[in-house]
Amino acid sequence: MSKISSNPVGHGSTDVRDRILETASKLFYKQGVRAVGVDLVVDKAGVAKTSLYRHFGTKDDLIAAFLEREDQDFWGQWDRVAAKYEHDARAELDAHLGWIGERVGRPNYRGCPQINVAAEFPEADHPARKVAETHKREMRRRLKAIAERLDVAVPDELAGQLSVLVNGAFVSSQIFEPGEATPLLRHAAEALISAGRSSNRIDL
Amino acid sequence: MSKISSNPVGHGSTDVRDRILETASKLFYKQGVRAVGVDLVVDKAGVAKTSLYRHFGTKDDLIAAFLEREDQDFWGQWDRVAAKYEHDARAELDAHLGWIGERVGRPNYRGCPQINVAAEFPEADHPARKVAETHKREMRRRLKAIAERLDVAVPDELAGQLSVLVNGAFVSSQIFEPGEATPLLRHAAEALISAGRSSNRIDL
DNA sequence: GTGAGAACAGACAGGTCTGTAGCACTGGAG
DNA sequence: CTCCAGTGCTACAGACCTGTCTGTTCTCAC
Repeated sequence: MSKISSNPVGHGSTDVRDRILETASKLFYKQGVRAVGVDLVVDKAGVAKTSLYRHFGTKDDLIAAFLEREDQDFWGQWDRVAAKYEHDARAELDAHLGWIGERVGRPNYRGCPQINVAAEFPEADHPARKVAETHKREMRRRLKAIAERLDVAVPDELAGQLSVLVNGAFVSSQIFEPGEATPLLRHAAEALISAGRSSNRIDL
Repeated sequence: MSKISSNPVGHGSTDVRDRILETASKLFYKQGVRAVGVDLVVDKAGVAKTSLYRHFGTKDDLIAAFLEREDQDFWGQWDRVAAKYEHDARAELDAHLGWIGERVGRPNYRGCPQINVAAEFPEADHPARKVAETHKREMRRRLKAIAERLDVAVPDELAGQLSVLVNGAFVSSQIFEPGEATPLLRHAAEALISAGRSSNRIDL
């Protein structure tokens, strides 16, 4: 279908869809997905409920779209940072832990959206859960790619440890002192990498 | 019916209260708190709704009681293990990572209840949130007590790192291979402790 | 036996939720 | 100018939710 023009507030512009998704994302993240009804979303977005259901057939689909959006934002930030350290995996990792630690320490930080939504929807076949699971596996995959450039004995284990560390940071914001997260994560990563290099990994 | 020898406690027996709390705990953990209505709880527990509201004034109170129960179970297990290693902090930590890793790998593991509920109820004044926050801080407090027996330069930082690790394990069960969690956690703890002992911690 | 407390059973009130339907408006394409 | 897809607005259906109320039964204590 056309929908190509998409130019400013024209006709079939995607303006309305974007506004719905952005509004829903903010509300979902801040208040929790189940706590936010579609009526609230359409009210805050200033659109008609009909429009919401035309662009997203179901609330569940809207939730999945929310997570996909967050996923894209997250990896967008990741890629932007990664691009600066193409030749230095160690520096790249530190940089990631830097912005992640900073993000975790923000005043209104409410945890990782993927994890939060997975906690709210245990049903394995929920569309949003698939996005969340893909997100977590992608995290480990990317960390493994970094670990493989770090000259450690078992890159996959280091990747697993770093994944746990990062996921842990996402859910531990409550226990951090201000500004504590990033150095804590960096020191931990340093320790894990050092241990992975020294070859005392012969035992089980 | 029988009500099996409702016996001694006879009248004000806590039998009903326990049954409600246990049933609710299972359902809440498995399906999520918001997804489970009180009607389902009373039905599965085989009690009258009046009884639920007599013992727990509110669903929110029932949720808080659920988390308190989980909290007690968790620290009960912790204490049982800790008692075996009173004189060996290193072995105690390994033992904790052992049962935590095992628990995380169970087939129906659905994450830490405290974290899940906190994700479902962002409102800071929700009674269940207070239980959850207390739980997380208690975790760091206990890990700090262990770290202080481990001859590391900055026990508080190690405690923070171990807390992140444990919380991370709770939310990362999806990315673990079967049986992977415990050794991964133990190797990580080993690395963190080693790094905390070597005195290259003079920098910031 | 009698009264009190606890539990059961079921209906109900009042609200919220998702999702749908009907009708009017608008602005660009032909 | 005339279509017409996209949008807004309102009302509604049907389900579900929390919490309350009434009425009945059971068991213990006295």
